[in-house]
Amino acid sequence: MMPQPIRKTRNPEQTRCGLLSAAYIEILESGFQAASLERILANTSVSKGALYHHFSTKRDLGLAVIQEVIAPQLATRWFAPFTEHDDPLASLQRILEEKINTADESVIRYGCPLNNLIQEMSPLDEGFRCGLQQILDRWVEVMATALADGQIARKVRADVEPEEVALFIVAAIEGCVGLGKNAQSVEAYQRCLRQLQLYVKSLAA
Amino acid sequence: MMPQPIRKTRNPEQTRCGLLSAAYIEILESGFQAASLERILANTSVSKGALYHHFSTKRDLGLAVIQEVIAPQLATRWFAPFTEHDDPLASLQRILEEKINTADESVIRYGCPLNNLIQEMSPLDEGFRCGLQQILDRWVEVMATALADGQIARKVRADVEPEEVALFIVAAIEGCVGLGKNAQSVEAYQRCLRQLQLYVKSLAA
DNA sequence: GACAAGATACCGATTGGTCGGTATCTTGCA
DNA sequence: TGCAAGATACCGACCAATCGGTATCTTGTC
Repeated sequence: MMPQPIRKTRNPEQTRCGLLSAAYIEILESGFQAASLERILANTSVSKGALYHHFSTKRDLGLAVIQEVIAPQLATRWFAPFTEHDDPLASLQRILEEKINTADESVIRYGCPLNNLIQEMSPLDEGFRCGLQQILDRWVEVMATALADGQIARKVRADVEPEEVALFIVAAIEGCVGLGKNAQSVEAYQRCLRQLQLYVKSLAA
Repeated sequence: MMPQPIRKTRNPEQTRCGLLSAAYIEILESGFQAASLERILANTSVSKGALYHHFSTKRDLGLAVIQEVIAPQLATRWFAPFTEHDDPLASLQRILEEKINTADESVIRYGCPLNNLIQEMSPLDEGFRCGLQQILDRWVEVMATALADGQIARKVRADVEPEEVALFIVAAIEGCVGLGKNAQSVEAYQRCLRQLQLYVKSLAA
């Protein structure tokens, strides 16, 4: 019946990791500025002293979330699939198809964590902007090199400018997610991505 | 030496209007949640009492900004040009060209006020979401009917689905603005819109 | 015993919002 | 036309709550 505060054993790694994921969720739900440290602490049963032992400021915590949670997440969900095959358009179609089919309620509700932070924080904090830009740059680069390789393999139209098209596709993806989020509609999200699929198809040689 | 409170004449309309535009700027710079009423008041030299006479809550002020500032602004800058000519693709190309040429520093710095509020507020407040969705719906509708008319005039490909394509184009526009904003780069913004122009071009019959 | 990890009480600053009061403007009535 | 009465506009001190952050302390670990 006791509230069981007996946390004899320590696990700094786990404490830090728990803070990161709780902060990620809090930021996803409320944005960074409105994210409450108190709520994060309440959700992790971690004390404020512990938090400020691992992170020197709220800003540091936010930057760590970008580097250690958001970046890896996007890497596995969007970048990795590109290196699997030699046909970049087929890879992209497959990725988009998967996004359409597994349209998560979380994506519709909270949108893309990357885009959320971009719109909120990039004009306010250069550190945030750079951290986010790194992710965008990698994303565009992966896609651009895949497109260029596809051109060599004669699977992508020769007049396509890989870098430019990759940039546009990333923009379109973020746009689709954003619209689906405001419409709170899985269908709108899917319809939007379907048009992107048609665009990608038109890039084929 | 008195603080000079001589406000002999009244002008409620102007007071309200001043609050709206100051709030618009504050929201554009800081987001809605982080927008400070104190700063808005300081920038307008309006008292807190006056503010709460015209708007019952901060939320009300935000909703009024959406309806009375953001909506008209987007209407004149994006919707109106469509009704001018009978070739929707030419109209769209012209609008995009103008956006590319007049790429404002403000757009690069703060992005699209509509998209900003969507990403921040739509999961948090149903009133905000609906107000923003109204604008999106009108935008898509105007573009979709223009595309449909263009099909009748044999200027737009017959296999184009007006509603779907219009949705996608709006998504792409918001995406381009968002990416340019995070890159803090006019060029990235322009390059992104150029690819959108190529896409629009591909819709021609 | 030295130091990392965690706990807790506390701080000043800022937040959105309230409230009693005042000044100006409009309106109805004589 | 004159004037009282009530509505509208505005003022600014004040409020409780919450914010991020700090200082001091105890406890677990090597």
